[in-house]
Amino acid sequence: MRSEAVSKPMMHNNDDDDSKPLVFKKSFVKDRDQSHRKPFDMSGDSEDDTTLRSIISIATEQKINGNTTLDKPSRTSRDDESDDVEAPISSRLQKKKHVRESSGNDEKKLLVKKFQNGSKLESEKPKVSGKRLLEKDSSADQFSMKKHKASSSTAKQDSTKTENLGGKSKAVVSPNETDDDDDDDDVPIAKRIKSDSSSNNKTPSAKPKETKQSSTSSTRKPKVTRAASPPPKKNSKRSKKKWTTLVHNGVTFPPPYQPHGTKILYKGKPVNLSPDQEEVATMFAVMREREYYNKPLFRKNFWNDWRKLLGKKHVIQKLDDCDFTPIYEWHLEKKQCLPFDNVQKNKDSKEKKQEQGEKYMWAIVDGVKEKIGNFKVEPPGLFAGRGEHPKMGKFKRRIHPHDITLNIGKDAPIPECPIPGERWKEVKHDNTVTWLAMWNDPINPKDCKYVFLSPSSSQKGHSDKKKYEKARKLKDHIESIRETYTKNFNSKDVSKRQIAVATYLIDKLALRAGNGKDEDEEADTVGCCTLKVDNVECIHPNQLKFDFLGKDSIRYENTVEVEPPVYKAIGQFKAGKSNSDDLFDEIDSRKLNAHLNELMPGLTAKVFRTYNASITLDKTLCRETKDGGDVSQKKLVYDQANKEVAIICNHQRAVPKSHGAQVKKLKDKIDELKEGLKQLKTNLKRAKKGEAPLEGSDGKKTRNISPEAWEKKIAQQTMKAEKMERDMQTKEDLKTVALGTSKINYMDPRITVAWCKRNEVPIEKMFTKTLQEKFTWAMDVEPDFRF
DNA sequence: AAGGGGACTTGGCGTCATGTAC
DNA sequence: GTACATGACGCCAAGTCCCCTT
Repeated sequence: MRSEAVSKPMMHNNDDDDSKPLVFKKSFVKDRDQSHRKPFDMSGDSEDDTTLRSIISIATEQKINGNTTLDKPSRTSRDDESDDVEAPISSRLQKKKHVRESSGNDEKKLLVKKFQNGSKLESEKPKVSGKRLLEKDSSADQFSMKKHKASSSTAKQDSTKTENLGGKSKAVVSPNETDDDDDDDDVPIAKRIKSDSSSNNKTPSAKPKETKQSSTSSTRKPKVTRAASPPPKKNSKRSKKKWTTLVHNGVTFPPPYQPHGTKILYKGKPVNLSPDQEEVATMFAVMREREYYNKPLFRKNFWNDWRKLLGKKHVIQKLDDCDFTPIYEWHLEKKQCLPFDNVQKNKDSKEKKQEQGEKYMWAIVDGVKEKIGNFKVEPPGLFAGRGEHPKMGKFKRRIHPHDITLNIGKDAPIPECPIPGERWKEVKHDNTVTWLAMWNDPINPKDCKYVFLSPSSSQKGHSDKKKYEKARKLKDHIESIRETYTKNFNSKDVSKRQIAVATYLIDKLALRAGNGKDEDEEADTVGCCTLKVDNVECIHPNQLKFDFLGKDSIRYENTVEVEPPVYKAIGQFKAGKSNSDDLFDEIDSRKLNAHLNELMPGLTAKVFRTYNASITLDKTLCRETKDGGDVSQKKLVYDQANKEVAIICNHQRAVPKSHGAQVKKLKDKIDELKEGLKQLKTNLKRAKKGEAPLEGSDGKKTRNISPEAWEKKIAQQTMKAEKMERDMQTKEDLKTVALGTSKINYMDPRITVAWCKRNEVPIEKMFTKTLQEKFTWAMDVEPDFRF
């Protein structure tokens, strides 16, 4: 079942077409769920026209832009542009003066103490946006990356404090600023840590660790890695210091399993199960409505694991003879009951839970309170991989404290293990990494699961910003990179030619790099470097048809016209191979990235996705936004641009369950309106002739009004119907397109913020609360910012 | 130079919360 | 106030890319 993906060949001028990936008619179909996923239809003529037009005009703009970038000051090759270079320096300097200290000891002591006690720090300070402490009055002027101190009283006083370390007196800035450059390197890390720890040692809350730990387990202690961190490697990115002090309370665990005692039927007879067996049976039973439930592989893997729990001699010998209905019904009932009688109870328990979670939700990183992303360890369950995952249905066992490695400041108190009698696997103090806790994935023990700070943290914000700065840097190199690969399309060296063509595809189609994968352990998906011969079809004279499963088993289906040398090269790469052979047999993502790194330091394949997404948004917005118009019209322009980006990146979603019903509803309403219009028009005619209006369909008498009044009514109705039709069209357009992913990961938020400022659109119309928090660093961008 | 492991970003989906129409 | 639609967000899977080892 393959959807139509025949695209109109697009004639594009190579020289001009350097700003945007080739996006042609693309069928958006998920392979794994084709039954209800219809092709994403861009075939509406108007749609095609827009796309065509937009590409042409973007291409034109790109030329202009190519020039405008020249007026940027030239930069050193160092990473130093990542700090607000785009904003007027004068405006920044003042803000930066308000830097974060690292010597406000009294304050820190207080903070850690309160934190350990689980008291809510917010209570000390007016709360903004629920969690982060922002000073309303002054913060607007502050350095965008800066977070406010978790404790308020001294924040202002220490704002210009300097630190004297290693004989050097310098303003101490947040780690976000320091770890970008190598300033830290002048001061031995050990020295810095020492200096910090000496202050922390006095922290009243830093109780003796032994006491803390032994409170739950008297003799055994977790392995505590006392070494500051792995031996720091010179010039190694990974060895860069990510924090100086780190305090947190560890992680929480899901509650133990509560047996419900409902019995499944085996060959019609109830069967007793132990709590362990019942727990896993319940996981399976409640999945009845999911697609997985009937997949043979899912059932096979489940049965394998469940059977281990049942034991070979158990009365249950065959999964197909089991009837899980009683448990399923018990589950439904439980779910249904909740909203009715337990509204209040539910609320209460929720609040209670939140309060308990509060303690674990925050970390203090270099004296700043930051939200943690996922402090709850994953509950046990049945593994649900994406696509045809070989491990689907396997039982994912419960995670215990002895699976968990904590990473925490050397001088922070070691969090108490929340489960009495158990202990952490290990406690590390590695400040070259950002994770707070880690465990091995039970499904794939080689894999690790991490607890990180939330996206709203300055740590994450900082790396986010760096990512976009790197993508912006690509602007300055893209021309020569394109020249290079174009030249190499004809290289006699096959490797070189493959690198050139692969780079071209990554640039033009925003493909992912495509790392090698373990065939037995993972679903069979590919990226650029791992494309198979039969994923690309050559269509004479110079079109390529791509059809493969990408990340998350999302199907990528696209037919594009390419330059003749690329067409020829692909033909050569395919020649003499079988369908399942690698198209690019000479290269892999490492080689490709090594090559890219030579063209621009730090350049990797994924930067092209960021670059293409952001530049497309920027250009489309600038081109399409008209002066005037209300906010909702502006938003429509934005959403269209967003959609364009999502299509470039192939961000799809399943058609919403109720989509059909909703469209039908809208259609019915439109029909109704049209029917009403007919009647209105009749009445208008009658009114003009001086006749009384006809009776309404409900038999009621209709008020006699003037022809002008009828006309007004008709105009109103028509508008309403047109709006509904537009809504329906939008709904249909977007039914398989996921806008969120590109907004969260690919489009430089400064483009959006600047656009909002220029067009007087409130930022909350474009970014949810969470996104605004994630993008704090982008909020004070100048209105004239261009990507 | 190749492979493995570690750390971090990206991604779709389900569920819960909130908004809106009636 | 209720029912439904929509949007937000948490969850956790699945990528990318880097460093280290062999």
